[in-house]
Amino acid sequence: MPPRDAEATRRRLLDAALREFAEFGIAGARVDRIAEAAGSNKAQIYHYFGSKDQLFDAAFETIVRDTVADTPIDVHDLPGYAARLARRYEEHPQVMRLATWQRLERAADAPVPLAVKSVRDKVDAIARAQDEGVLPRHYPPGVLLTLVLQLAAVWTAVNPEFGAAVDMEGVRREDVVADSVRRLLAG
Amino acid sequence: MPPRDAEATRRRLLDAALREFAEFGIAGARVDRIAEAAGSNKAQIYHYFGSKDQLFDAAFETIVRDTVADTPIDVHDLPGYAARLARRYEEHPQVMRLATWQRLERAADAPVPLAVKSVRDKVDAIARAQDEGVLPRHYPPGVLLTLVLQLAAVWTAVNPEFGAAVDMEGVRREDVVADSVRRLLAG
DNA sequence: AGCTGTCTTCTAACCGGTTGGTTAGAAGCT
DNA sequence: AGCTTCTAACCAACCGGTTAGAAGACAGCT
Repeated sequence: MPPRDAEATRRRLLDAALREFAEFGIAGARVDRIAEAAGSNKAQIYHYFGSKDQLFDAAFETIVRDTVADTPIDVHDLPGYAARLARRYEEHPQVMRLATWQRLERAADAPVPLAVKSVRDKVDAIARAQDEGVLPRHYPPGVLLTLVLQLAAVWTAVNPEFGAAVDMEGVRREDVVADSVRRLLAG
Repeated sequence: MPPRDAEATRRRLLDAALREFAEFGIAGARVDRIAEAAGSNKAQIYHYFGSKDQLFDAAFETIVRDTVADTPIDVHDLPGYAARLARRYEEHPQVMRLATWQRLERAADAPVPLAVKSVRDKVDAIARAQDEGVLPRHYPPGVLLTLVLQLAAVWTAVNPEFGAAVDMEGVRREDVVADSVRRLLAG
């Protein structure tokens, strides 16, 4: 275990950044806190990543890459795909939080190429499946994907007031997601 | 037009706060900017609202009140209700942005009573409609409401990368919302 | 009408702590 | 030695929040 390891330090910083940004967003994140959580130094962040914003970009890209790799689309089983995505969101709450912060705080910036490609691939796959009669045609491919992703994210978007108002114990969340996507495709 | 009008000043500050918080969130909002946009003074904010956080609370409560009043639920026509909500979100983008900031930055705090009541009323109405056979029973009332609200918000949640990847021109957004809710209730 | 005192509404200036970012140089490795 | 990796200390700008007092409104008095 080398105490001096540039790559390991970079990873630790990135990991701490991921947690910090997921919790507090870009404006709310504190660079010192990230450095401390990584057992490192603030200057290292600027050495490895350049700026707070670039550090966020790196963290976001990492999590997008991991999620895309872990949860590939399956056009023959969109309900199952949505359920798997929902499980990933539940097991890694940072994914959706980071994506949301990015949408809110970085809307003006140039879109992340990796994410654009991932969306394009999925839309193409859905379009092809529609051509082959595997998927229904009542929504254009982009719209269908949007709806499926939105349903997969349903449990990440419940406001705190909802939890205070309704008892959600005993709800099989993934099943609700899969079932609702099934209904979306039917008819 | 009285140049000295406490109530008018309060309203201007609240309105400016609404815009600022919707754009930048709580951590990103700047109190000076709000005061300047309202043509007022920073000290007035602390006089009328107490603190930055309390100012956010006031802005959030205002927008919840307006939205609840403007878009009542109609259990006999959930697709139409969802479509109306979607239109409201589209015409007033601050609504969903503020709600999202609140969820991300204020999850730990006590839920807003007004919002809790609004959710409870809607859940009760859905439960009653299910008892009367007006609505299907394949989801518990709270789950059904969650799904409907999530579908109504579908166009507020598209990440920037989506817009860059897919052409959404010509999509009748409200119709998609109404149609998807219809499918959710069918079967 | 004018004068005066009092209360409300408003503002400029200020404050201490914090923030993202920098620097100069120490310490380890080969 | 020479390069990479690391750190403590520093900095100017900024931020939420405060303060002391100015300026308008209004009532009562003359």
